[in-house]
Formats: sequence, C-alpha cells, structure tokens
Amino acid sequence: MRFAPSPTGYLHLGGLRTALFDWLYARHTGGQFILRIEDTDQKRYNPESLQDLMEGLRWLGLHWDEGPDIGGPHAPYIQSQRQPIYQQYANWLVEHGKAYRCYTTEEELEELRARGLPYDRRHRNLTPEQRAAFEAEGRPFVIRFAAPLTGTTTVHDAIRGEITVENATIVDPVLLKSDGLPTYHLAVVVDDHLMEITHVLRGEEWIPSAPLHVLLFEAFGWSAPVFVHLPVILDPSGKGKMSKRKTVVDGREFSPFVRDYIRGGYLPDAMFNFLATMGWSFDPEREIFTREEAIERFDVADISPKATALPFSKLEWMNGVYIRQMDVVALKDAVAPFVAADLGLDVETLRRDPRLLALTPLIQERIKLLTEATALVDWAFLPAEKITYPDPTQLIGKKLTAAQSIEALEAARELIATVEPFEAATLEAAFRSRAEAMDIKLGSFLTPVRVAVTGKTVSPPLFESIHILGREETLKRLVNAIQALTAYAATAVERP
RNA sequence: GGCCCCAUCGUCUAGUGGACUAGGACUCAGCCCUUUCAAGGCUGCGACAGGGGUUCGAAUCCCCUUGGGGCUACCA
Repeated sequence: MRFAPSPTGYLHLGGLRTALFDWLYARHTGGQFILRIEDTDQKRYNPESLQDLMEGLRWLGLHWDEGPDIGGPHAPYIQSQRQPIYQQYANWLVEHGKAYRCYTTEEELEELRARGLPYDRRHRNLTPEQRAAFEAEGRPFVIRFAAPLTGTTTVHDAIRGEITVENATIVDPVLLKSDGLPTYHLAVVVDDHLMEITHVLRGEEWIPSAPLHVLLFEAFGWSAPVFVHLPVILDPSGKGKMSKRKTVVDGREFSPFVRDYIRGGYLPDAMFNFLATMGWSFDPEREIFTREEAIERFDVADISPKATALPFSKLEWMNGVYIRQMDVVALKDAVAPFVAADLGLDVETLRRDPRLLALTPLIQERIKLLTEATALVDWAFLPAEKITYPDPTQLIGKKLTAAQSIEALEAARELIATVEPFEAATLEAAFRSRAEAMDIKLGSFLTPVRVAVTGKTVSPPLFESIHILGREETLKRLVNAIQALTAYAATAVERP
C-alpha cells in the first residue's frame, strides 16, 4: 500500500481520507504503508506543502513504514530523486518498440488543440532518416507510449469491478517530458512495481488513466497491482468536487484543509472515526468505533463507489462524543493550548493551574470543539475588574424586577460570605433554601449571580464555578454587579 | 462534444431477489430531565430519480431516460 501525494498545496481532507484507507488496509493485511512524494511537476512543487502533509498524517496517527524522512528498502521515496530510474525504463520501452521519441513542438500541439484534436501520433512511425534529421536539428523530444491501436483494455477495480475501454482512445501519452522528468503515468507504474506495491488506492479522477497504467504494466511484462479508486469528496453543498479553497454554505465557512481542523479544535480520533465512515461503514448500528476495530473490519471491497459530501455537522457531533469520552487530565491538557492562546497565558503554567483541572469536567459535556473552551472558562482566569456588565439588564433574573435582582445579589453576597464549608454542595443547599424563603425560583435567583460571577448568561454549573473561583473573588464580583445594577436601576427610573 | 464513473431520507450510510409497512447516524421539531448552557432519554418529520423489462417475487439483476460527477496537458 502506498500513499503518493503530490506536494502542490496543503493537505486536504480528500487526501487524508485516501491516506487513512491506505493505512487501514495496510494495517488490516499486515502490509507496509509507504509514503512516496510525487513531485515530478517542478512548476507546481511547493516545499511548504511537504511539511504540512507530514504534519497532517502524523496528527491523524497515520505513521508510515517507509518514506522520505525514514527511508526504507526502496529509497529514495521522492520521485524527483529517482529521475535516472525513469529514464532507464523509458529508454527500455523505446528500445523494445513500445515507446518512441516525439519531436512535436509546443506550437504544433497547440495548433491541434485549437482545432479540438488530440495528438495525431505523427512521430510514431518516423523513418530512420526523419528521426536523424530531427536529432541533427537538436530538437527537444518527449517519449510517448506506443499504445495499441486496436482492441480493448480492462481494468479491475476493487470496488467497481471491471472497467473496459477502447485502446484507440489512448493516444500515445507522454511518458518522459522534455525536461527529462517522467509524467505521472510512467513514474507511478515504475515505482509501484519497484516498490512492490500490491494495492493502489487513489482518487477516482484516475479511473480514465488506469487502462493506460495497465497497458504500461503489460508492456514492461509486470503484473499490475490491485486498483482501488476512491470516490471523490464533494463540496458540503453536494455540488461538485470539493474545491481547494474555503467555501461558504448556509453562512458557514468550510475549509478543505486538514491544518484548519487541527487549529480548529478537532481531535485526531474524531477525525479518524469520521473520515473512516466516508465511503465505508463499520457497522449498520454503530457510528463510533476505535482504530483497532476499524483495522479489524476494514476491507477495500466494502468501500462505496458513490461520491460523498462531507457532513460537517456530524464531524462536530462526533468530536463532542470523543471529547466526552476523554480522560479529564488528557482533556485539560488538550484544551490548555487553546485557552492559553486566547487569554495570552503561558501554556505550561495553565496546564498546572488547579482551576483549569477543576473546570475541565464541568465543560467536558458542554464543548464540541476544543476552541469552545475559552468562552466557558475565561472568567475564572480574569480579575474581578475585567468582569464588566455592559448590559446590566442581563443581571435581572427571569420574572424579577431590577430591585428584586439586587436583593437576590445581596442575599447571594451574604450566603457566599458565610456558608461553611465553602463547597458546591453546601452552597447549593443554602441557595435553595434561601430561594424558597424569598419565594422565587432557583433559576431566577441564580441568573443575576451567574452573570455577576462570570459576566455571562451561559456558564458551567454555578456552584462548582463559585467554589473554583473562591470566596473572596466571588464577593468582589457580586459587589461590582450590585453597583452596576443599582446604577442602571437609577437611570432606568429617570427615563423609563 | 467524446470517453468513463455514480444514483436509498437534506447529509453520511445499512441493504447483494423474499426477514423492507426500507434500518442506523447527523441535522431539524416536540416532550422529559434541569441552576443557565450542554449532555442524556423518548417521540416525530424524512428516501429506494423516472420508465421499461427479467422473475412467483425486486431498493437489490438487465436496458433506456434523466440527473450528478470525473477525465479529456510535456498537472497530478
């Protein structure tokens, strides 16, 4: 098995899914997972993308057994470093009459294209004299495959069955470019043979050229690997192949790039699970499964041939599921970098902060993405002065007046100051009985307190939050809130 | 245009001639639980693209139509 991306841009989800299936099948069969870099197009090569690619694969936990950075029995694994090999095999084909030098110029090709015509095989049967003349001229040439003019070629696709095409539709593709580098077709066939690749997993956009590859394997006298053409991944809208840019659907922005999901607070395990269900199904009644379970059941023959539009809302849901499954300490550590970055804190200090550890179980079932943590816990790391009440009406409890809300805050202040021991359970008991005594709903009582303490209408469970914050800090915020609401009430009376 | 691939709820999917009044998941709606928000539980909405065959019997097999997608480079 090999994953052979071309480093021309950031790794996208389609590529990751291909790599995932490759990896799964390699692990399932006990085979090798090889990373090979197809950089034979010098014009589009982008060195940054190689780094991005490896980061993405490692993030998902897809470690390769052979590759450019770790070597292996078939090194090198970067095609631009294998140039002599391809030239050697291209020449072998020429010597055996299975390929030929073509001296057609760019302009001549352009002329054909302008008339909507394919290459006309004009140099396929050059006389020795004609060839000598071109050589004497010093004309640059490419090596083209002398494809059969008649008959058909059948490709066996592991998920679609047999695909047969007329050989005449294969018009002598270029194998070796005039710059001496191979095209994809030559490189892939030579490398897959030399690297002893048994299964080729790649996007279905390669189906049309698969017959050519079969023909090349035959020309060399090699046996072809099993072809597995993975369905394309569509835009979230379901219209068209997923673009290489961010797209907006229903007002939400979706990125095709893996890096954006790493930064976006997604968990590798969730992405793994999610991507594994795109075109493959673990079990009709189960969506969540482990890597080990997937490895055990995965088979390329079970992959669906249908193109898929990624259901991103399901990815989010799944990420939430994985977050809830996490060990608290692991989640704390995972969330720390995001919170630290948002709040301008030092990550390591934050990791050791007992408040974050105490807060983590409270937010665990409230976030779907790691990036959502900050909004839920920032108040705990901010001084009282930073908790402001730009909209004092938020301090007013449901079905309460401003005056009643102030009373509630005063009552809270008294309870916070006196409750012993200062713990969530005792605080809750005290607030419950006080609410009853004041004849208001607990929820109405708590809303002003919640906003006073956290500055927001939505927060983790209040009593635990107050306990984590501490008595003194909580008291300060209650005082500030009472002040803010009192000021508001005064102006509100003046101009109703 | 030519060649090729594909076709089950909005989306991801199960289904390989009878167990299908088509199952699961996400989303959405309602209810329950509840200190906010979540999470959780329950209920609901929702699909075999259309038409012909084959067969005692088709979501499942064949053909056509339609629709979607891909390829059509000295890019991968």
